[in-house]
Amino acid sequence: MAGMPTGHSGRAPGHSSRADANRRRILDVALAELLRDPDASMDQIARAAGVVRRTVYGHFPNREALISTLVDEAVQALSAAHAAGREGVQDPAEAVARSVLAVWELADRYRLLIALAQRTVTMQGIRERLAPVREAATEVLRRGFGQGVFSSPLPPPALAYVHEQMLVALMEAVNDGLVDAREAGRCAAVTILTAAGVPASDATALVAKLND
Amino acid sequence: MAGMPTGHSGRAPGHSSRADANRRRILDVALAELLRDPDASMDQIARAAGVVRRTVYGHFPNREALISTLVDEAVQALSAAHAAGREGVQDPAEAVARSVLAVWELADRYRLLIALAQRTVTMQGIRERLAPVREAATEVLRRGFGQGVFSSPLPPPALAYVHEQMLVALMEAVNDGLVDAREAGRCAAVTILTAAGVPASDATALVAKLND
DNA sequence: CGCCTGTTGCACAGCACTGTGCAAATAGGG
DNA sequence: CCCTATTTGCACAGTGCTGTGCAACAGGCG
Repeated sequence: MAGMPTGHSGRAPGHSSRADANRRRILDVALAELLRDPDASMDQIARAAGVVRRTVYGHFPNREALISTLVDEAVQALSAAHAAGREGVQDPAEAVARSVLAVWELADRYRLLIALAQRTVTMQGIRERLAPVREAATEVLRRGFGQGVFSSPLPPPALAYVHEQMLVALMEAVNDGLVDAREAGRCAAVTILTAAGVPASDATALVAKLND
Repeated sequence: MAGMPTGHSGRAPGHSSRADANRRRILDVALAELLRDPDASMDQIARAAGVVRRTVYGHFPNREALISTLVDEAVQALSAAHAAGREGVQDPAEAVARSVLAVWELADRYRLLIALAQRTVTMQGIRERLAPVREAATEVLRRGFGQGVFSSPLPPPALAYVHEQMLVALMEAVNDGLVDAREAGRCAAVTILTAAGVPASDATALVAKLND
């Protein structure tokens, strides 16, 4: 069918190191390139890998197969780290902490992948225009830190990012039917306060009070 | 230039209700449609709005202008809500709680927008394959709830979503230089534990202990 | 009724990308 | 050095989308 040897299937005879190296390099470069632009064309990827487009098709039948391989690699590594982090640990809190630490090692490698995967044109525009809001939120956080109301190892701007993403997480949760939409607002408020270091009981009480 | 009247510019004489209604409907439908697929074509949007592609171009010069209008509307509404929520409130914790609650009202309307904006093909694949990991994490959370180690208004599965997104937030923060990459892992662990209701001091101590 | 705004339907040029075929180069191992 | 797996370069068909031009048409307003 294809004009090139299968490449990834049976390699009966001796040498094939160059091909393997190319395949590897294509994958690595593709990761970096798809980061920068999730819609990067096969040509962009090939050129970045110092190879001709046709060669990429020699290793992966189509775009989807390439990306799929990429995602598989990342997820596999991440799963392993997560599992290793919590194996044999009794205390749930410690298990969570360990697996987060373990995952982060790799997450750091795939950081750009995930972070930029959600950098859709749409998302980009939203986040950009939302900057003023984020800054206002940061200011409130800063004030809270000053008064000792909040406590976190994160600087206020980073905590603002966290808050923003927590809202996103809650939206997903509601979309997936995990949380009742009417409850979600209060849950979000409590969880966000808690993440900022406000004792869970205080946060719950405060939010409950506001709902009169 | 265009074969159609400007449509959105000066409307000197009397009637224009139908055009306005169309414009409105196109925007509304576009919101819904771009949710389902951020790469929805102008034709898809037009058809969904019960209108011909050419008509859409009568209201918006190009795709970007349409999306831009959409995002502007959403962001403007959100900003207003956020500001209104915290105006005149002294206590930072209350300010945060109020603005979150206020934002949620609208977020609920744009929930799909934001949630699905990050539903890139890439993201989709990642989240899908990450499901097993998320489930394992949920299990640990559930155990923690049982032992009273964790506390949250959110059910374990939703909390798992939150944890996942918090990692994403931290990755973004690192990418943007807000947090040192070497610190980020520990910060992530502490923040995630804290969000799960573990007292900030305990979380910090636990994570510090793990770093020996 | 006739006008004017907005809508429709169709057609077209242009563009970018995908996946494939083929023949000619190339390079590393044996 | 020769052989073979691999890569290259080019060409091509197919697809789908964008933005625009134009002519016909609809319906409310005066």
